[in-house]
Amino acid sequence: MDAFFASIELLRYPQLKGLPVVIGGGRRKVDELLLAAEPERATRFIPVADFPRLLDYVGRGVITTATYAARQFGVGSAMGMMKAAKLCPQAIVLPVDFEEVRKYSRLFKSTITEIAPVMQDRGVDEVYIDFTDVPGGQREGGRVLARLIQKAIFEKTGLTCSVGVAPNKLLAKMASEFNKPNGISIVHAEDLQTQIWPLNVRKINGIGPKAGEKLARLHIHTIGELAAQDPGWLVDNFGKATGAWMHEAAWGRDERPVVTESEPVSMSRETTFDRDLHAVRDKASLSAIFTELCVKLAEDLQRKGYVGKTIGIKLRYDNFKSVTRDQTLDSYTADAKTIRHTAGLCLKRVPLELRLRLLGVRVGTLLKASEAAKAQSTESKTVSAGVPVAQAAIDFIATTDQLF
DNA sequence: TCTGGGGTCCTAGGACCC
DNA sequence: TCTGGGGTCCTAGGACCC
Repeated sequence: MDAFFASIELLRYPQLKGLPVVIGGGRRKVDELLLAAEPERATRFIPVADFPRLLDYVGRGVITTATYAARQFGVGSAMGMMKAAKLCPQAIVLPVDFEEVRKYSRLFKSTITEIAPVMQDRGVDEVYIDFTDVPGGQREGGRVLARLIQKAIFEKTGLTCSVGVAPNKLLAKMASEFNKPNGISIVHAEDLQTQIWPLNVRKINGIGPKAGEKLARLHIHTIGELAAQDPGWLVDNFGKATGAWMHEAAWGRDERPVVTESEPVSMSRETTFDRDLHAVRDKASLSAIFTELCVKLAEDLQRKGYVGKTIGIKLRYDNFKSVTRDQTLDSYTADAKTIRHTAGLCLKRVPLELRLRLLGVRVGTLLKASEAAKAQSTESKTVSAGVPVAQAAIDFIATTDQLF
């Protein structure tokens, strides 16, 4: 399989590109941030010097993305606003416009599927593509097609994207990192030792902070060092599945297909409060937020046509420790009241002495609403046809009895 | 001055059934 | 009175990703 991994840069507004700009901060506290919600217009009227600075930012947000000029200062995605302000106080801060992001994300993906239909969604700004069967997909090892897609995306969105081409998804994703933000990198199986092995193990998609740290403690830093380990030893240290997978990954082996369609497993809504709340002292506001989350979640489910039967809550204490509780119902639901009631029962099973910073509600074990309706009617048929079912069971027992 | 929101997948123990 | 395996479902937590 030949895979393609493409990711786009969601930062628009070329006039800001050379400046240290960060985007993020769900809870804006600086008034000017609102003004800056339309930077294209704003830059025409407001001198760049007057843009809101990270320095003035107060709140609990994190950074969604940053220009390369800002990244020079060590500022990056998922970093707390306050930490970023320390590193680069002069950076301009802009709010996220989620609607706009989704719009560009859809455009990015539809542009790709028009050229190469076998595409796997990997979030707003990333996709895998299998172009084995795309006409001309093999020319120059995929470079021709990659250029074509890159050009089409730029024409439709004005956004640049980086592309990696390799024999599988694992390597394609790594390759896409080589030439950011607007490059094309091709990695062949033979390039494993020269291009992949010198990289840090953390570059493998799936080795995160914890596994990276543990590997470092075991004196394994590069992918090459990981590849040199005995698989059995890796299994002993990381468990059967992870150990074996690590070994395969280090050798650039990955058989996962590009999956074009998948059903969601769960949906959730959560929120971090502006200030930590106490279950007793802030009962009223907490309860209102709780209900609101359930209502929004029910709307999400209904809008997308899903029902679920495992209702759960998540909360995070002021010490950042999280707990979850869930309960599985007998039947599927997308009803706000049912969700609220069941989530309420879950909440009662959790210690509430510490103050809370986050509350979330989740519905899992999802089923398409249409399929649930079908299952429901078959189930009632089974129930109404209860006698024949019981009869069949008895008959079967009778037959097995005869075996002994 | 701490650390968003939306997901997926894995593990592990216990209940329950055969 | 002690004791198999195997399978599935439920629950809680945690790692990881975008």
